[in-house]
Amino acid sequence: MIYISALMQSPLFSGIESEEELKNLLGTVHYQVKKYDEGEVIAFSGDECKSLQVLIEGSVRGEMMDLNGKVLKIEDIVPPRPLAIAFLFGNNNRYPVTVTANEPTVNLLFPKQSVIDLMQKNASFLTSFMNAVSNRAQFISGKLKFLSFQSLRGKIAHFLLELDRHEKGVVTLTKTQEELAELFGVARPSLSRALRELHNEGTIKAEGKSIQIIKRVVLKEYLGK
Amino acid sequence: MIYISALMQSPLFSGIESEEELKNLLGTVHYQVKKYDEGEVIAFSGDECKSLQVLIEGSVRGEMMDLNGKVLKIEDIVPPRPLAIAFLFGNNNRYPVTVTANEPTVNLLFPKQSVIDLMQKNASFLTSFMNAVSNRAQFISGKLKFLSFQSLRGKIAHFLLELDRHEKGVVTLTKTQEELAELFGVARPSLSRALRELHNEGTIKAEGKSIQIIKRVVLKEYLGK
DNA sequence: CTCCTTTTGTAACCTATGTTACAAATTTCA
DNA sequence: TGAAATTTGTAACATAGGTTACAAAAGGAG
Repeated sequence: MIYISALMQSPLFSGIESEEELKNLLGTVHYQVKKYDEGEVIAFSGDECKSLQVLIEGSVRGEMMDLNGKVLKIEDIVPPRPLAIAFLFGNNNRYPVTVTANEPTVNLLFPKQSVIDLMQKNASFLTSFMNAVSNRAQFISGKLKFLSFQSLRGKIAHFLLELDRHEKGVVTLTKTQEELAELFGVARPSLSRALRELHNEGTIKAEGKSIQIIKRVVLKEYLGK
Repeated sequence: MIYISALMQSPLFSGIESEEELKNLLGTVHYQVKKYDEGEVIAFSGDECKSLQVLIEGSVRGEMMDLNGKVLKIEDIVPPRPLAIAFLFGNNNRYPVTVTANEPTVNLLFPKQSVIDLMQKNASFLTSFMNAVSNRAQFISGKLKFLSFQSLRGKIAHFLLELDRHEKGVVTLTKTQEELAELFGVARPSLSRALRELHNEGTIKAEGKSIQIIKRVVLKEYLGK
């Protein structure tokens, strides 16, 4: 039961006091362990969402794609997060994104009925679940705001300032430009160009993966633009 | 108790069998009636969401706005829908949109604790609530897809085909171009131009508020573009 | 019916971002 | 360490959509 300790870390089970209690609770419902290889698709966008999957090991990504194959990366998901938790209930319970394993991945799969059972048996799981669903709505809502308002410079500013919350002045990118561009929903050369321009204007100092924020004020002005 | 019959229509209370039962249930929790004038702001984007508001009468709109005042209309809300139901719980429970009354509006306000009480006292309310929150997440997710993928033509195609689900071939717009443009997140003249172009190309026949779909196939090709 | 307001059509011009293509730099890994 | 693969920089050009401005048309109120 290697996954018990992983589950204990999950906000979904945060109200559970001990591993013992969790084991007992899980003992009362059906669930199974699923493994995926790197690159394997866990769910296609549009698939019906019949069970709750909780990531235990590995990592996955969620991407929206349109009919022409253009991709918008929504997020990376790492343990012990649940997948598509806001799409298990409701009237259109289909995956909004295609979920793909970034690496060998293990997750626990709870059929919808098991989730209902868990909610009925354990009030704290219920509230955790409600919070988790709400959090997802809030995340998506933020994403919507981010994507629909900001110019590319705005997105870059948002991203950099977020990464540099503690105002150290230097951030190190962990993603490639290609990945960032996908996250921003723009073409890669456009991102590259925008970074170059910001650099040339002296707002940032971009050297490879390391970006120094020179004029924070200017950057802040781009927020919401 | 004029609002009882309104509440009975709400999916939130769909599990309640009779008005009698609903009255009894409501009798056990705190709530209040609130009235708003036309144009009055019910909640500003960013305000903390401390209670569940259920629209009883009138209508409101939810709009996101950025720092420069650019507005993206998210939706109109009419009775008996709840407001911001996905933002009552979770870690960032703030209104994602500014909610404004379109006309004189009445709603019921249930403090968060009352909602919790209702959920505990009535299992069907609980599941309805969970479904409602999930539905909101799904709505926002759809909005995200719509806004982040489609070109203006794609949005128009999506919109027209949606309005003409039954393939009558002719749809009548109930919104002004200004409103539509806001919904699509584009400038009004851009929308006007795009409609004109589609008209000139013979894909649609636009005459004032009436739009006839001439080449459905062509329109469908724009979906997802 | 007529004046006023709102909505729509349209044009000229601007700008941000996309597209394509290729070379330079960097990373990976055999 | 060296070859192959990936990532980045950059340029030329294309295009969708934004901005501004104004006139025509439509809708309402008196």
